[in-house]
Amino acid sequence: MGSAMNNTVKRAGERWYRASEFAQLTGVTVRALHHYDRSGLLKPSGRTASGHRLYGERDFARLQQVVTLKFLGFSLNQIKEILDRSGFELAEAIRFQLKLLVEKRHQLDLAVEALERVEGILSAGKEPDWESFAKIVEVVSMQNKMEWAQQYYSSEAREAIAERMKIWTPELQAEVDQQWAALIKDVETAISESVDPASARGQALGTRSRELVAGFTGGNPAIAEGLNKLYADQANWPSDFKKPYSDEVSAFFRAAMAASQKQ
Amino acid sequence: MGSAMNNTVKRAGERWYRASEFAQLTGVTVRALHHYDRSGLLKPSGRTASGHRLYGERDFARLQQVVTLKFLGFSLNQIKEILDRSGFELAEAIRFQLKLLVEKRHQLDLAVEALERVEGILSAGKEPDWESFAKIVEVVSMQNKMEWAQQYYSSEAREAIAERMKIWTPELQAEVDQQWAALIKDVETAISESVDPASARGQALGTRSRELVAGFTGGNPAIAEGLNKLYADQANWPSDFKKPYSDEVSAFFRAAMAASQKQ
DNA sequence: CAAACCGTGACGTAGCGTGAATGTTC
DNA sequence: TGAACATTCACGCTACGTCACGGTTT
Repeated sequence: MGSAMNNTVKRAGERWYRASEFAQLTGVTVRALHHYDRSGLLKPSGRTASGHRLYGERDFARLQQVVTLKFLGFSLNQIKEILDRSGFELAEAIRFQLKLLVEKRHQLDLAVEALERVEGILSAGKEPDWESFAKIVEVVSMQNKMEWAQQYYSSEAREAIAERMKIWTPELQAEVDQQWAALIKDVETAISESVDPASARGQALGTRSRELVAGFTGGNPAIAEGLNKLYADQANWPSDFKKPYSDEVSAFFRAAMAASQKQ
Repeated sequence: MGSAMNNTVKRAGERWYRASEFAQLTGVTVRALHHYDRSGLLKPSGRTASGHRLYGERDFARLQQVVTLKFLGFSLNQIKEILDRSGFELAEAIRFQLKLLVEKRHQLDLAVEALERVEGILSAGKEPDWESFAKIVEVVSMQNKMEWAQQYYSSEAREAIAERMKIWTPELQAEVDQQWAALIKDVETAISESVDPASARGQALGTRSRELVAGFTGGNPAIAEGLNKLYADQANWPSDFKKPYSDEVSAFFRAAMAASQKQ
């Protein structure tokens, strides 16, 4: 029953380990060994006549690799692929994994910072009302997005933004958000109705978007340039950064822009 | 079928949102809303005659809280408790959560550091052989344990340890590990045979442990003291720090020590 | 012979994703 | 009336933990 026995040639004098012994030796649980066996990640190189698992030196080496890769945050499936198929993709996998972990750590950083601030309030003996509670989280993540976006703006643009921020109230923000939402909805409707971006109606939508953008840039070309760079580099956005509209809407805007410049 | 309807008094003029609308508004998926509903975390405050969910302002506020707490890394169950039972335990939960996240981040730091080193090798155009691969992980985590343990030693002790480390080869380490393993096994056997720690056999075991410890401290009292502090503070050990022996074995050693001093 | 160890199921966990089959709203 | 949206099952996924039941080793 179960999987076929896969004994390999036993070298004379090789030391064999029983499951629990092997487990203790390597710091994993017996259950984990069972799991690795069934999933094909690590099958013991021997079995007794009655079916008990026997692990040898080669198994030891393999398990070391598994544990190492687990430590680096790879999933069991990935580990299997990495260990079974060889070499080349490993480099890529590592770089990818590194990016992933750095991102995760970043998320943790944000949460930790927020929690620390909340704890500060608590330590001051105050009750944590939900207002400030949520505000802290909002501030932390917003602040972070700002910091992150900085890299796309020239120092000149950064100064200008700081200047404009002074008149940027939450109410204003809310209103702008709504206007964007309304515009996007209109554009989606237009797309579903196959409206030509070059048509009058398409151009009107384009104009509205330009006005909204202008509301942020304040007509400052340095800010506009930074904003463009930021948009162009979507591939490198952090994962908690969601793009404001779909690719279709984006394409519509570009087409409208192109048509308007052609005239 | 399913859960009972839980309509509440509808204030005139209140705006109602359908599931997908509400989902988009708050950045969660419709499926998540279903999930929160079934689990009782957030039940829509209304339903249409035909059973479609209707979310109102109060639901909005609650979902904000849920999202906020999720961001801080709480589980849905925890969130439910926090939001349903009120205030007091919140402070404790926050502090606990903070510790947890800091620990997690620390683990990530280790993995990231190891990956960065590996990537360094790869970037240098070298093939990553498993030797160095595993070595890197080992070095990183070991180094980290050392750094962490530093806080328990006086500067004097630290210097002494650095000195002793020069003769601390991997082979020596392996041998000491084995001796500890053998000793612990013997002690466990003794415990199972109800051996009195004060007896000759108990004392012999105590002596063996003292000799092994002395092998690390080198007879330096400053090191011994730091080691004691470190052991005494098990409550604050990081999670990847596993105690070398069980509480029973530990108690046996203490009893043997006490008996030897009494004489 | 008893204690300790081994094996194979099989269910549980967290937080939804992803259909499937079917009714509702616009 | 058709498209979009809604509902309720119900299985899938990660990496094992945790019994349960029955054979094996010492």
